[in-house]
Amino acid sequence: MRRRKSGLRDVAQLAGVDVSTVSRVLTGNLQQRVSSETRTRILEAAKALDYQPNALARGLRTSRTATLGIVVPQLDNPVFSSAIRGAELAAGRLAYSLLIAHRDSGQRIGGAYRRLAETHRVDGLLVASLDSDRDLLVELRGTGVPFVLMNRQAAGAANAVVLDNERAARMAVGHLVGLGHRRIAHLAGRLEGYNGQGRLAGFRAALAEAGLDPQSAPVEPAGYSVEGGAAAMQRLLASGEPQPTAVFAASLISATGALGVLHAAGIAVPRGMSVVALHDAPVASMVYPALTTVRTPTQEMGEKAAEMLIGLIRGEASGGTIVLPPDDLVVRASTAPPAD
Amino acid sequence: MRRRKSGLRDVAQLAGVDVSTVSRVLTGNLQQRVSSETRTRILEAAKALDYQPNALARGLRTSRTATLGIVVPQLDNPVFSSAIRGAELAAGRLAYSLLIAHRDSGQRIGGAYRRLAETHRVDGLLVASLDSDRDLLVELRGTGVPFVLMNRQAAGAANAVVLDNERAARMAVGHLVGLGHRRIAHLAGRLEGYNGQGRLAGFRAALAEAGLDPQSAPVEPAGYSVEGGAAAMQRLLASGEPQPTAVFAASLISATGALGVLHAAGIAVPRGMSVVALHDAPVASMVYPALTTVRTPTQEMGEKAAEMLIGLIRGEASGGTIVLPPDDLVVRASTAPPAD
DNA sequence: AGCGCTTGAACAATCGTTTGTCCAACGCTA
DNA sequence: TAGCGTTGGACAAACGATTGTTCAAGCGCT
Repeated sequence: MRRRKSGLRDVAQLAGVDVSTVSRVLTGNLQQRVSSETRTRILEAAKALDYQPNALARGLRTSRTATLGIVVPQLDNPVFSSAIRGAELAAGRLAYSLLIAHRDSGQRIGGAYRRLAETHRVDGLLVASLDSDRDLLVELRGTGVPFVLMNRQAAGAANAVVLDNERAARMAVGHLVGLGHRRIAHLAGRLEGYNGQGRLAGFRAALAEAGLDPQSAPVEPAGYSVEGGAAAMQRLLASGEPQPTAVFAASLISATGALGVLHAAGIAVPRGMSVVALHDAPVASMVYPALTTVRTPTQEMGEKAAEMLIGLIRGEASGGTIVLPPDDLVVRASTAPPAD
Repeated sequence: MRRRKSGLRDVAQLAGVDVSTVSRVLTGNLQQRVSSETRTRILEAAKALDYQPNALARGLRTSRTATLGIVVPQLDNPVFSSAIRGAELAAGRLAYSLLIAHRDSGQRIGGAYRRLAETHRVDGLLVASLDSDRDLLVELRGTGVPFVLMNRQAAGAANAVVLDNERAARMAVGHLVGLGHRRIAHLAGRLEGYNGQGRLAGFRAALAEAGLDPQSAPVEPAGYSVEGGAAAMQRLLASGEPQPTAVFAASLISATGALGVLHAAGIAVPRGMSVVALHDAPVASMVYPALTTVRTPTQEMGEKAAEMLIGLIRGEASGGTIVLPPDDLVVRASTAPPAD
């Protein structure tokens, strides 16, 4: 049952032709003409032997691996797992595979990328690292390997696929305003990062549109972790000012942390505090109360990034930056009109 | 800045030796002796040129790719993302990369595996698919590519790394019994699967140990999804019998679904119903109330599987089945003594 | 001095493809 | 019938590494 793997040579032998002819037929390279008679003979032989091309040999010859490298900061963050899934889908559609780069701790962050790129293991890189390492970009560029940033934008105008953070934030805050909230706080992301800044800007823009003072609205950086969200919510509650009636969290993860603090503080959601978060994922309906969120096309982000990268590799596309608008608002149980 | 990639030839030229000598020095293959003088000369040249071996060429010659393929049913399930992380870690330690196989929908499930294996893209496969496809195993074996099952056990005594489901289940149920519960229900997994069966067995064993009747205890299959957990909990509540005071969920995901139903039904947790789940993950403390869980070594599962696979590939290890005991019980807010 | 042995390194084949070049056979026209 | 353009396919050279084999130099020995 376990027959030896058959190569081009075996097919050629069975069909009674040269390997080069087999190669041309099988790769569909029709620069060179082949009589339809031998073509069918070759195709039959290939099928009979269940021929599978050796990716290594092909890659060596063509210096194309049909493989994309991807490095994500974390696997358990729904944003990234969704983006990976999208990249996987798009790559698969275009006959590419996905290689997950392990970040070799201890070495500098670029190590993993470099090894993949410079050992000819991948044709291009999907970069979703959170580390805003400027040197990484320089180094990446230095390798000459095409790459696309995912969910991250860098100064040097690299190729990237990102979310329209401002619009997403305005969608969320607009919902709160529409419910009648006037004192709205922001559990921000990382304010030195692209996403954090965009969401804060959207938050303020929405307030301004509603005739509220953007500058006096409380903003607490929460990062993108449960703990960060909890700590930020703590700080928010601790600050003496008249408490907000609603909070817009820059990420689903930090929102869940905030929810925990609200429970502990005996503040009912949404009665005592409305909560809306950016990004939707199954966990949004797992928490109590189920969170109202803005759905973002994270999977599409992965797809678009992979497609762009493959386009770049094939020399068909020109790159650039794609900004994806948010999908829609998913109203669940965590938002309601203010109590008073 | 972006210099041409240098190969063995360039190093040889710079060092003034033959490529074969360079190869021997750089791969540490000391069958053939090399004077320490030329050795250092070569090493310096390699460093100066920042030589990186071409993985394709090396793979073609040695028919080793230093790459492991991994197929998981879903990325967003914490069990799998954790296992992937573990596999990634272990693989990285041993200088292997991880290739994520996309399951090409439409083709039979084995398609992805086969392509990877038969095109010489990977040296071995980590199989974590939930699909209990018997044919897959046969086919996998047919390819002659070494593989290790993760979180899954199959009849043919394949190599596998699994959890000790029975012990884990007994740990969970023992906790409930210790709190004084007498009417305990089980939100089971897939009863036709390895994990579901083991957890059910552990559930019953724990009841028997406690002097309770295992056969009369309600068991509702819930699968491993939020919806499945919710539906099972519905059924449990709907069945007229004296309601249980506690429930043991076979998975964290289904437990969150159950929690939602309990909220909707106005049953307070843990006052009206204690809930304990198998598997721990961040989401356990995101839900309300935070779930008491049994921590399972899912990351270690990935590590062990990758290590075993690499051992198999290298011909050093002999495979077999590794059963990992649960870590410990994490008591949070979802369990308490029964109300009455 | 001649012989054999060890040592260190070059030579060359090979892995399985792809692809540029060459060549024989054929049919056509003059 | 000679000349010539097409056609269909074989030949052979890469790609960049690994590894078995060969070979020259140097040494000690008789």
